[in-house]
Amino acid sequence: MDDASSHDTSPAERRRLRVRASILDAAEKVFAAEGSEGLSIRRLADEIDYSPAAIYKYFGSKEELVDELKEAFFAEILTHVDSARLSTGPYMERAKSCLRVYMETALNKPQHYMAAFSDVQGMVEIDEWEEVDHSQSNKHNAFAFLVSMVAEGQERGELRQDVSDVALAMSLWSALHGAATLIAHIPGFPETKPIESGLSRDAFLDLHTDILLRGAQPQ
Amino acid sequence: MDDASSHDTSPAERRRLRVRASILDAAEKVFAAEGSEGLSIRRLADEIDYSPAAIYKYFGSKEELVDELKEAFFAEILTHVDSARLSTGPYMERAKSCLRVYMETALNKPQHYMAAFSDVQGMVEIDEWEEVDHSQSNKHNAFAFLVSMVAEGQERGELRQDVSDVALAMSLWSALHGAATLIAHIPGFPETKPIESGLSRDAFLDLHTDILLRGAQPQ
DNA sequence: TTTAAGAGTGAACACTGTTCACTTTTTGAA
DNA sequence: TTCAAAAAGTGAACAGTGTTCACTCTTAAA
Repeated sequence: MDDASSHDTSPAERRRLRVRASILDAAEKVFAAEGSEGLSIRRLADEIDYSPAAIYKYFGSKEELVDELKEAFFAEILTHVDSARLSTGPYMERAKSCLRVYMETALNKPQHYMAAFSDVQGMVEIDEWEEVDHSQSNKHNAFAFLVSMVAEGQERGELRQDVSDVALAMSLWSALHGAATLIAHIPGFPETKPIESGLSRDAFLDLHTDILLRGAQPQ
Repeated sequence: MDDASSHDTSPAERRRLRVRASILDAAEKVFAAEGSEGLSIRRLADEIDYSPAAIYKYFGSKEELVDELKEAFFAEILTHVDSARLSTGPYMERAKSCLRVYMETALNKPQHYMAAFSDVQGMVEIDEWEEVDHSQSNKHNAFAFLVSMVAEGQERGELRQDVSDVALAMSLWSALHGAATLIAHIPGFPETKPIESGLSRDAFLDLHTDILLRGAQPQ
C-alpha cells in the first residue's frame, strides 16, 4: 500500500515526496556507516545529484533532517519492545525480554543511538513525552511504555512496591541506556574492552537484565 | 609546592608552562560552561590574547587539548571514588558509597562527562586500560578499581559469585554510566523529565545504587 | 656579538551549515 | 493555448570551523 502518495496528491507532490525520501535515504546510509560526523549537507547533495541549497527546500536545517532519522529509529525501538511485551509467558520473562530487546534494537544502529543522546538538541524531543498519556502506546514514548510495564509487575507483586513505578522505570531505563551506550561507544565492549573478559555481548546482556530485575524484585 | 616549575626548568620553560596552563584554564572555563561545542580555537586565542596559531605551539590539535581536560577530569573521579573506598564501615556501605560518588563526581561537571563519552576519539583512551594491573590504583583506571572492589565483595561472600568479577563490574559500571549520562543530558532528569516524578536526584541515586547492589547480591 | 632555536603571527586552505538573489520548471486558470 | 504565479533548483557568497605555513621577532646560548 502506498496511500501517502496516491490519495490527495498531485504528480508534483508525489515527485516531491520521492526526492524528500531520497534525501532521507542517502542520509540514513551515511549516518549508519559513519555517524553524524560524516554527514554533511554538501556530501548529501552530491550523492543525490542536487545542489546543497536544494536540500533546504525540503528540510529547514540539518538538525531537522537528522531529527527525522532519529524519530524513525525510536519508532523502530518501540515497535520491537512492544512486540516483546505482547508475547506470551510469565511476567518476569516478558519483562526481561523487553529490557533485552531495548538494548538489542538500540545496538542494531549504534550510530543512531549514539547520535540520539550525544546532541543536546535531540533531548528537546523529550519535552513531548510530558504531555503523553502513558496508558496508550505512543510513537515516541518508549519510556511511558516501560512505566506501565513496571506498574503491571508491581500489581502482580513481582516487582518491589516500596517505590513508585516511575522511579523504578527510571532506574531500569538508566541501566539499559548505560549498557547500550557503552557497547555503542567502546568497540568490543564486553568482550575485550576495557579488560579482556571473554564475556560475549549476549552473556553480558543476560547478566545485566538479570541483575536489574533481581534488584527490582520485592524484599 | 611548585616542583614542576622550579627544578630543572629555565625561566623560558617556566614561562612556557604558564602560557600552557593559561590555555588549559581558559579551555576548562569555556568547556564547563558551554561544553565542547562552545570551545573553538579562535575563541580560546581571543581569551588569552594570543593568535589562534599560537595554540598549536602548545597542543598538536584541539582534540589533544580536550583530551588533557578529560584526563584531569577522570583523575578527579578516581580520586573521589578512591577516598570513598578507603572510608571505614561495612563492605556494602562502602560499595554503595563508591557507586554514588562515581555518579556524583561525574555530574559535578556534566559537560565533561558528556564530552568524554560522546566523542569517538575519546574512547581510544580506553586502549590504555588493557595493559593495566588492576590490583594497584592507577590514574586512568576507574574501571579496574571497580573490578577489585567487586572482587573483594565476592571474597567476603557479599556479592554473587556465579559470574566473574569483571562481568559484574561491567554491569554495574554500565548502570552507573547510564544514570550519569541521562542526568547530564536531560535537563531536570529524575525530577520532571521525562515524566513528572517528584523524585529528587538524591533519592534517585539512592534507589539506583540500591537496585544494583541488591541485584549483585548472592541468591 | 653572532647564531640558532623557539615563540608568535597573518594569511590562507579546505571544510562546515546556511542564505539569498536568481533562473528554470511546473502548475492551474483564463 | 497562453500567461502569470508558484514552486523547484542553483551558484555564489557569508560566517564560522580546525589547521598549516612562511614569516617576523624575541630569547638563549656560544
